Amino acid sequence: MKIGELADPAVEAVANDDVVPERLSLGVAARLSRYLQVLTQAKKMGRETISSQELSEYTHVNSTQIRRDLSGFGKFGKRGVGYNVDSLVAQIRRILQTGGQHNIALFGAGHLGKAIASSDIFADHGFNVVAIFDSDTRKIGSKVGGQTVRDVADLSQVVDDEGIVVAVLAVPALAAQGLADEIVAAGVRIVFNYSGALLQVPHDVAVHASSPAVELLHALYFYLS
Amino acid sequence: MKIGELADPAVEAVANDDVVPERLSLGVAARLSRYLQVLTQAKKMGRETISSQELSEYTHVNSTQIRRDLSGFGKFGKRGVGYNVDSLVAQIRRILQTGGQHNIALFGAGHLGKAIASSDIFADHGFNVVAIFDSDTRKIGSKVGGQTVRDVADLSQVVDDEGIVVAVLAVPALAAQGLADEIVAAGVRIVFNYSGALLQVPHDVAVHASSPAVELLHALYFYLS
DNA sequence: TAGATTGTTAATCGATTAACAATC
DNA sequence: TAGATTGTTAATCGATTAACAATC
Repeated sequence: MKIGELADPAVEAVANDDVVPERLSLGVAARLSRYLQVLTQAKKMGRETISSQELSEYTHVNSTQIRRDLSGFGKFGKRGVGYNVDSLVAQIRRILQTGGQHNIALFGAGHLGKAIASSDIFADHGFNVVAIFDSDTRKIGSKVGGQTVRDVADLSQVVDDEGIVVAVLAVPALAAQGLADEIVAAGVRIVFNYSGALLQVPHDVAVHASSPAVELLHALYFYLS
Repeated sequence: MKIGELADPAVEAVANDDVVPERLSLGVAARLSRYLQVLTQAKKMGRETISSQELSEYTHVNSTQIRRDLSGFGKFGKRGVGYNVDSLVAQIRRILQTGGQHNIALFGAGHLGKAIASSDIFADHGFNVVAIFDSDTRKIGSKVGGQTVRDVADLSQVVDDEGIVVAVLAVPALAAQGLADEIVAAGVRIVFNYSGALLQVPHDVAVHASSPAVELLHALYFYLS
């Protein structure tokens, strides 16, 4: 899937009146997500307002760019004060149309799976882990983060019953492709891949691979040079 | 720290002769890191060559842009064939000047800490976990991923002895700021923050916050709309 | 009021893309 | 050879930035 094709330059001309354009450009959506990340952290720390300058320091996005991005959707800030954290979180969620709840299934009940199931990193953003799968028969039936570990054989049934839209893969690289095939066959179209494997999927399935080490390399480049 | 200030547009004019410019622009460095991520996965899957078109599908970066980025540093590809995976990994590491080994310290021996310590996600890119700390006295002295869990009181000493350049925070949000202060006092200047807390650090310290849920929101936006 | 910060403009710079010759 | 894919150019579009009036 070429995500770039979804961007529509015409939306840039949208009027300044709280209306959400049909589709955001790729860059705007990425930056809004980044603001949302920092705002969520700030909210957790009890912050009530935040300035574009502070947001800039945490996101490494230019403060003018931030004000420009936000002012395209409405006048959210207060001159001399900054932006209300709660209200800006709500506005960005509205713009990104991701204010709702989404059910996700977790694959792999190892250390990483347990860490994800027991943390609130996904729950904070409306993602509910409603099922955990593992291929190890010794783990099936045990409890992880309030959920009973299920057999992958039940995958199709669970996807339908629970309305699962996202699969999170926290399994070894060698098991990932086979599992991805089953996940796709069961009808899930968004895969979050922590396995380190390069997955082959149909064009209508979106795979997001997270790579903390590469992000670290990138950070290191600017620190060392 | 305003990372953007480090970018130097002048490097764009660098000659096509295998020389690494003094500093890459922010965008080029980010994209090269992304290529490296996919190439590392491809290598793990046994792939020998990869085309700019395939790299484009996996990175969502336009294939012309990829060829353009790479050809700025040398002629790495073979027409009609593509790029050799091993050789391109080596070239990008050379360009990013991150081919060496770096010692990192892990904070928090919970599920996430154990997942990081026992995986090869950091080791694959030359990051060696040489120390694990926890504040829970019951965990201190136990073994996690081949390392003995240490007392945070020993932090300064260990940073000096082991030459630690990066701290990875896998601790609860409430413990993060206090720990970050100690880490900075001990002389570490790069912090990878998984805690969900918004950290206040001096300007010469780089904090990288990972937020899988926000990345997922971003992916979802383009899928749903 | 005085200081701070937003919202907005205008200018510049870099990213993106299509197209195609070169060549493996 | 024929097909595929790189390396490179030229044109366009969006991102970035400085600057500042508006205003809380």
